Amino acid sequence: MNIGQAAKAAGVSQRMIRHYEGIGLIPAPVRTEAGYRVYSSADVHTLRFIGRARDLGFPLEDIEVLVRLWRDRSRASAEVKALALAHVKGLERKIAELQAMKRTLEHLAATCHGDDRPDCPILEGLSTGPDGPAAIKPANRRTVGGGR
Amino acid sequence: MNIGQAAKAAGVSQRMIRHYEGIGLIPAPVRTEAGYRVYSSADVHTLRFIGRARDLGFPLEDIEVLVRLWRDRSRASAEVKALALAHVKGLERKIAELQAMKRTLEHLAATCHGDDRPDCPILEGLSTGPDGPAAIKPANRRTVGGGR
DNA sequence: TATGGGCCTTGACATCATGTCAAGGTCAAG
DNA sequence: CTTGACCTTGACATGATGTCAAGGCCCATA
Repeated sequence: MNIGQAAKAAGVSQRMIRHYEGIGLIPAPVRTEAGYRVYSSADVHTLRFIGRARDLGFPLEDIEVLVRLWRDRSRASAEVKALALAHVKGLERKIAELQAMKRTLEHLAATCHGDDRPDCPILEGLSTGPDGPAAIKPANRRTVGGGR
Repeated sequence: MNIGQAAKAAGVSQRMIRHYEGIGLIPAPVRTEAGYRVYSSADVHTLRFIGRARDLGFPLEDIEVLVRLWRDRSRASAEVKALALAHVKGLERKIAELQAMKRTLEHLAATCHGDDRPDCPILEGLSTGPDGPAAIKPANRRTVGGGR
């Protein structure tokens, strides 16, 4: 199977398959004489595993461990569970941050009449405060901020 | 005021101040003969505004608009409110995605005994399913996934 | 057999906001 | 004048992914 078919079968883009190979998350596959990558259905299975783990928000770094444990038939399920629960904790932190932002913004917006008048509590809020402990401040703004 | 003091006063890193200047979010400040950037307290005020907007998760692209509206004393508050509410919608979407991940992961983890035995429903879940509509699939995995 | 379209290859650049490091210039206090 | 704290620019890294470009390969059809 060529990369295009493998990608379709696994629900992972060709770009990502090559990337996973590049970072050593999956082994380099056999090549045809012309240099085409050739995948087995076992490879596709692995790729699907990776895709699902991504859908649950695991970073590739964790996925490397998960794949290793998955292959290791003598693993302790405790290790997997710990990884999963740590990730849940991370998700909870992000959710809390986003909810704090949402709450603050809703409060500001609630008192903004939102018409033709220039009067705007939202801008005032951004301009004036909060300087005190208003929201859960991410250590690093980028951890959660931005995007739409 | 030099950049270091401005950064401290505004709660924004020097790196980011230079970046905001680079992308045109703030105007290039006056320089000393030696080329040092010189900031006024009004500049600091703007930077603090930007920092707070970032803390609420606005992307810089939106912040550019917000700053413009902030300066424009004849703005319509409706425009600000619309921007804020659109951002709230975005936050809600992300929160929902993260919660879906969390829920799925908790379900998987709940049935995993997490001891020395290799038996692991979490890995089985990743390996076997879900192929059906299990979670809110982000159009683009990167929109929300990963990270800790 | 020649040609075209669809597949593959690698490499590079973009995203988004931020950190960090390096090499070098400046300023102020001792 | 030296030292240390500050400033400058530029480059590279993060994480996962998209996209584009230039070029090679394969197969089917005219």
